[in-house]
Amino acid sequence: MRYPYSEIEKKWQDYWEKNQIFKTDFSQTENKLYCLVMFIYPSGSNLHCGHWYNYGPTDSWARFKKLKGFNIFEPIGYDAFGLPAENYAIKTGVHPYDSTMQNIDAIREQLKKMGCMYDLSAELMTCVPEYYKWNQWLFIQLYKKGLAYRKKAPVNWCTSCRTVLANEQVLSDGNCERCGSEVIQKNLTQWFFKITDYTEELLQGLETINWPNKTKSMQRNWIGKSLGAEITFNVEGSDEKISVFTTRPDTLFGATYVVLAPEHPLVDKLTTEDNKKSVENYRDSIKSLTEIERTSTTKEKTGVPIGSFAINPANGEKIPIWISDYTLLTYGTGCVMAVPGQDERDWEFSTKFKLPKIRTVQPPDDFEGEAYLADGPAINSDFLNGLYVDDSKKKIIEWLEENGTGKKTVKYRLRDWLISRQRYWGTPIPIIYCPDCGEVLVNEENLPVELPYNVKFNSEGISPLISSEEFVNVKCPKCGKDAKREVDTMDTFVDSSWYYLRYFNPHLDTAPIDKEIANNWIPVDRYVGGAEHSTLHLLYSRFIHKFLRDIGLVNSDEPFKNLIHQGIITNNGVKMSKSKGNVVNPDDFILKYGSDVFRLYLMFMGPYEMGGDWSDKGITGTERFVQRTYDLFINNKNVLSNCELKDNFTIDSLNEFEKSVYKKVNQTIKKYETEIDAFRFNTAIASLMELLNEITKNFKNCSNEIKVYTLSRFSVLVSPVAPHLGEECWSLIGNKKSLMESPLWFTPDKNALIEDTVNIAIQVNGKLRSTLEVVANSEQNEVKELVFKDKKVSKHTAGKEIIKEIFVKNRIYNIVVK
RNA sequence: GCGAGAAUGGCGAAAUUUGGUAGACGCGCUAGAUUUAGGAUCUAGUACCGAAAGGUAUCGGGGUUCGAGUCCCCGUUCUCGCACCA
Repeated sequence: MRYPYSEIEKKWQDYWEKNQIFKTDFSQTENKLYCLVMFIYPSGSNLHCGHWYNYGPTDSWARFKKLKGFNIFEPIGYDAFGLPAENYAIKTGVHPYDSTMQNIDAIREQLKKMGCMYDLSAELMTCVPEYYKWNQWLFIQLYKKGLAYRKKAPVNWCTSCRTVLANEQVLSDGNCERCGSEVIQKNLTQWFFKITDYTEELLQGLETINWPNKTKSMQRNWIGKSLGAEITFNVEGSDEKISVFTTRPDTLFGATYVVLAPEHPLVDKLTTEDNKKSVENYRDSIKSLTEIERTSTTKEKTGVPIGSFAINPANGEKIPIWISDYTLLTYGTGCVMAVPGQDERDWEFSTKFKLPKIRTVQPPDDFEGEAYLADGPAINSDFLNGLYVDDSKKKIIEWLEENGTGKKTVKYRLRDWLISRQRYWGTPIPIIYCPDCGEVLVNEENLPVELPYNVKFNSEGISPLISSEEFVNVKCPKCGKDAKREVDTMDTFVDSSWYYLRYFNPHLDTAPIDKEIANNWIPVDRYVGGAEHSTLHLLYSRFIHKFLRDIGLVNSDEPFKNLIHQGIITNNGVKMSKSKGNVVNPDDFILKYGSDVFRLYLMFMGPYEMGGDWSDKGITGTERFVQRTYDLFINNKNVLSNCELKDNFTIDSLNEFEKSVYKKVNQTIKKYETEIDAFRFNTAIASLMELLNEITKNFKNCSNEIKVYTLSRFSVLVSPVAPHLGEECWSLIGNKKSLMESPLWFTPDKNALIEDTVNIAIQVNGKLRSTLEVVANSEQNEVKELVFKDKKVSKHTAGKEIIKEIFVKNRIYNIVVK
């Protein structure tokens, strides 16, 4: 009989839902396990393979843990604000609220068909006042601590999304992380969250969490800590001082010029009359350049002198001051001391403009390069001469500090998080501008500041909220005069930076978080999601979590204890995307094979963290597995009614077929546990297939008792990776209660794991010549005779001198001959 | 350019933790059985060369070892991340 998957899957989904089996009881905390997947952006293309690949296997892991006795919390929600819905509105006229809600309804139905253990009472969506009210509350708390502020700054502006972006949202090619369009620099007044107050803790905290090394190193890289010194250069004939940051203070004697960022405020003050024109021209020439062009390593260096001179504090030498776009205003002090002898960029620049080069580190004799970056003894450096780089650094810093011309400094690459967006579909920023009082916070009791429904959508780069008079016009909370609301909305990464805390009670209206539950259930025990969020969501969440800790809302330092990234499923080597039209729709497969088969196949494809190229070629493999499993249980329907389920058997009491099955079952349990626990689903499923093959071969010669023993265990093993099938099999053999309702796990019988015979390899000179079956743990002298009796062996040893014999118990017997 | 990871049959992949019979499991393929028929099911086979004995095989080249897919050195290709960060 063909496995009626649609009927059976529906049956169990309804059963689980009706009996609220996946509703978590938060009061039981000693065996709690919070298993979280990154919530869904509800786009019009609904659930795709990537979602399935993220959610299915993770749920299988959680089900395994549930069977093992953990109290699981597995929620799902909707990251419902965002640009795509608004762009869709501009294009089609459908309001973002309407399209989003429609998408959510469709996705909710799809999710049901996956058969995950989601606690539906915990569902949340970020686009409703009930949720975003607390974004505003969070903003107010940050503001009160001085961690939310407004400033005018050069910001990234996406020419297509018509809004500003955080640094993290700009790709390394200078394009928009979201749409791939060009990003340009604009000087605008924007809202920032002061993530930089937590820089050092964000860096140190990485040591305490179990995340992929790569992700941690990406965050380290993004934070970009560098140790060095700040050195002050006097300017000839001026009271102004130039401060430079360098990681190589030891090369100070080799500094032959200083370069300021073209936008640096000192440029106006220090440019001499003669050079005003060329400086202006230079500044104009780089204005039109995009950030990509400016920071491209392949671009030839440009720059002009500004006419004045700095004094090298180490040796009193007069050195020229230049401006060049390779110096960035936003990093360090916006000035560099140029040491051509030890820096490739400076070497290139000084060669082009014929500026002097002085080596201050002695390169080895065979060194043929230009700038020498490696270690060596100092030269041309007065009191540093002879010292190697590390010692030299220490000594010059001491000297600088004694002379008051510099100090040891730490710099970070991390910038504050720009959170304002000139768009509609996000959380309104709870700020009111009053002509008299200036920038005023909305009172907490007046939250939420609700998004008005009726606005004019535009692609002009102005927040649509400005078109809603009832929204914009407001009385000042301080003085009562006419005032205007902030019309920008928050970056949606604010929404996702704390959603995992809201799941415990998404409808709570007195606080953002149910503290009592959260304190027992946080951190998240396992977080699974895409690696593309390494420096965005995952960094922001860590920051917000630490802030919430500091204001007493959570009692832990890190939100996500364990993190795993699922791999990417590509189609013909390219990432699936709607725009490329190469998206594989899971619904077709669910219809054709059922959700269990599809889930199994995704897991069986290969290592979870590797992903891979999509092909449905092998899906018949998992389809057959499901069918054969079903047939097996149909053929043994109600075996439980004939005999009891026994704990264990004495191996000697079994016939050879039973023995073989009995051993295989127990070996499989052991193997399977290890594999699932480590997210190695492919090998876990392979072990189940091996077990099924064993059963198929030997079951007809087994007693009912052994059958019951085996089938009970087999259905429990199947249940995490094919949840509907598992329940069905469990019930087919005669169990009354659902597996998920009363979870259980079988521990393997240790005696069954011991092999009584083993095959050992016999090698001559390291080459395999024969194999030999011997009693397990046989000693060399017990095996030796048999080995030398073997004709295949004697053929290769005949007439040769035996030099050595190597014996490794239960593994090999290697004879070395000459 | 810098950093990290990877490379195994016709294909997806095991074995890498601990150096010890390479290719588990699955797809595909071949042959046979069964069926009115099947893209259904079952049985057997399937790394390559060879009739066999045997030989050759884990990206290429060296090395350590009785023994290397696994450890070390050099190189190639691919993927990912960073990229004038001073």
